[in-house]
Amino acid sequence: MPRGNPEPGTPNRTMRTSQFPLNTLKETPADAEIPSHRLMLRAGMIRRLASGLYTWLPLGLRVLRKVERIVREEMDRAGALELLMPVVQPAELWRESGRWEQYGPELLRFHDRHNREFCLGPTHEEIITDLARHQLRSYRQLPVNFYQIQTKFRDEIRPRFGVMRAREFVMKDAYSFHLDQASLDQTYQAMHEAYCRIFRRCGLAFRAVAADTGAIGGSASHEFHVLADTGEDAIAFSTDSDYAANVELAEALPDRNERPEPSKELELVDTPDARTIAELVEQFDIPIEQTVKTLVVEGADGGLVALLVRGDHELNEVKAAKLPQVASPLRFASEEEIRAAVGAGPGSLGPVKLPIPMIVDRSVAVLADFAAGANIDGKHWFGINWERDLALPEVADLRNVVEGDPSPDGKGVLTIARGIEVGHIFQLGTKYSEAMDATVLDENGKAVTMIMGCYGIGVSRVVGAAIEQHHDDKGIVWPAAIAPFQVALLPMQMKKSAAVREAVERLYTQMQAAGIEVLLDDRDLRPGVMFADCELIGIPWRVVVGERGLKEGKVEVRPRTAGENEMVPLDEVVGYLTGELNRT
RNA sequence: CGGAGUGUAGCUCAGCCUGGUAGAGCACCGCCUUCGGGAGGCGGGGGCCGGAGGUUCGAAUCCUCUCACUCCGACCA
Repeated sequence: MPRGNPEPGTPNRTMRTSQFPLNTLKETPADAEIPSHRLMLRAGMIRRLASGLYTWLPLGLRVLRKVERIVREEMDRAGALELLMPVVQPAELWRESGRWEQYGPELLRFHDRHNREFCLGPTHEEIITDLARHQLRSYRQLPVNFYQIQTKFRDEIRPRFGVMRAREFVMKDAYSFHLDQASLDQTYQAMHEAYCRIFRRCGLAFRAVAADTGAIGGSASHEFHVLADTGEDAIAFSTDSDYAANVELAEALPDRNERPEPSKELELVDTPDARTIAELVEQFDIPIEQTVKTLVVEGADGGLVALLVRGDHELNEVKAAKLPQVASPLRFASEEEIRAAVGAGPGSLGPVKLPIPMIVDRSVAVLADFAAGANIDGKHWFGINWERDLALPEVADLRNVVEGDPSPDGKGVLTIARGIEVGHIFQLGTKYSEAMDATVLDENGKAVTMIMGCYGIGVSRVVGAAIEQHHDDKGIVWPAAIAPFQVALLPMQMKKSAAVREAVERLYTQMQAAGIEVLLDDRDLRPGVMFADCELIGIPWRVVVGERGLKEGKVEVRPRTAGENEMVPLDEVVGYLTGELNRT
């Protein structure tokens, strides 16, 4: 068994710092932006090799392996079967699914010595579907759920935040095969539950949210987000129900049902210095909620389409691109195109006499007496009212939800939080099985295309997300289940004191025997250095052995989360710790 | 790929403007001293100053090109 093997239950669960170098850094590496990246570098968990490529050092690997272990246990418990597929994948399978052409430069492609085309796997739908069509012949073999924990490569445009958005990363991906939708629903639900168990066991505060199905395609989809301020995604929650959705998807309702009656006259105003909503609001003292901005995008027919949202709202590009009138992917019109079609620049657009088709957001449809551009440079209309001044065009949900919006399920209002996406489950349907002709024979001997689900967890990202959520000014505060060690054993002046030496060695042996993962700091350094390192790397429990306490037959025990020591008699330490560790 | 910026010791950075042959702190090695919150002293190892070309008697420093990396935008576990 190699030294440093991090799998609990093996003989090498313990370690001495003299044999387990802690490459801690006092100073913060200049280019690390977020706490997890900084702390992983400072704690000596990872080292960057090139952009988006990291070596996991022994300390970091112990954490990664613990997360993997939890994932594996819960996948197994949920009835999934582990396998392992190659990282290198032949182009022909990707051509069969159509993704060789669809997938952008994120797919790293290359040739082998025979000039055959390959790619590094960013995901494994093609490979698993190919496997399934060869291995699965009968409906009797269904349903089945295969998973692997393996390295993925995605040639990200901009890798950042350390392991949170690396190009090479560890992912758990699972793929299930079914005869019918009911069976898929069942496995999907089982995976949903398994994911909740996994993230709960990892000690993370998380939420499962309804999500967009994105490029992978399919019907139902949920994302699992670890809640943290540095998260890249925005998630909307209801205050009064369990509604939760990615802001990309969350339905935006108007904040009232009725449009008020007009109370102002329509008025053409000179606004030479107002090219943006902010300037208009500032210069004319209009509430921003009473303004409308007009965004022009490419239409599905190649013409232009205007999308109108309230001045204080943001266009949701995912929603916009899904409209039948709008080209997908979404493309904003250039200033030249707008001038050619409207005769005014982008700062002076509005619904009145707009010569191109328009779609208005629900919140715009219930406005009265609002202000918008006049489609003449330097002029705005104030006091615009639908139906009185112009007909109400088509209404759609076009915007991002904001804090305080009514919840789409009618219960409560929305709050917005930041999240880190650590898991994503999809119902794929027959997208891949149909393209690649993956069928089984049903009970009538007829070939039926299998229905698929897929389920991913960013295992290496979970490590980063855990730190984002659990750190303080001294360093990492690991949730017990994924800490690299459970206990740090720190002798004070070990060289000088035979009593300390003796006591610490005895404790070390006892802890090993009790199955506690302990790191003995036998470097004979000054106490401050040991304390600082121990806090930086975030070990949940610290046991300090010094002359001071030994005089009374006691040692100091302190959890990483507390500032106070507990004095525990020498012969009770192991029992005390075992009790505490079993509680979590 | 567009925009901004940075490349000097393992890490954090100074030196560059105004060319004269390489520095500090931390880390590392040795000795001494110290020892309950990242001590102090003395000594030491470590850098083709990202690379190539040019200007010059002389280039980390000035010029050109190149490469790498970081940050800001669209993707995703």
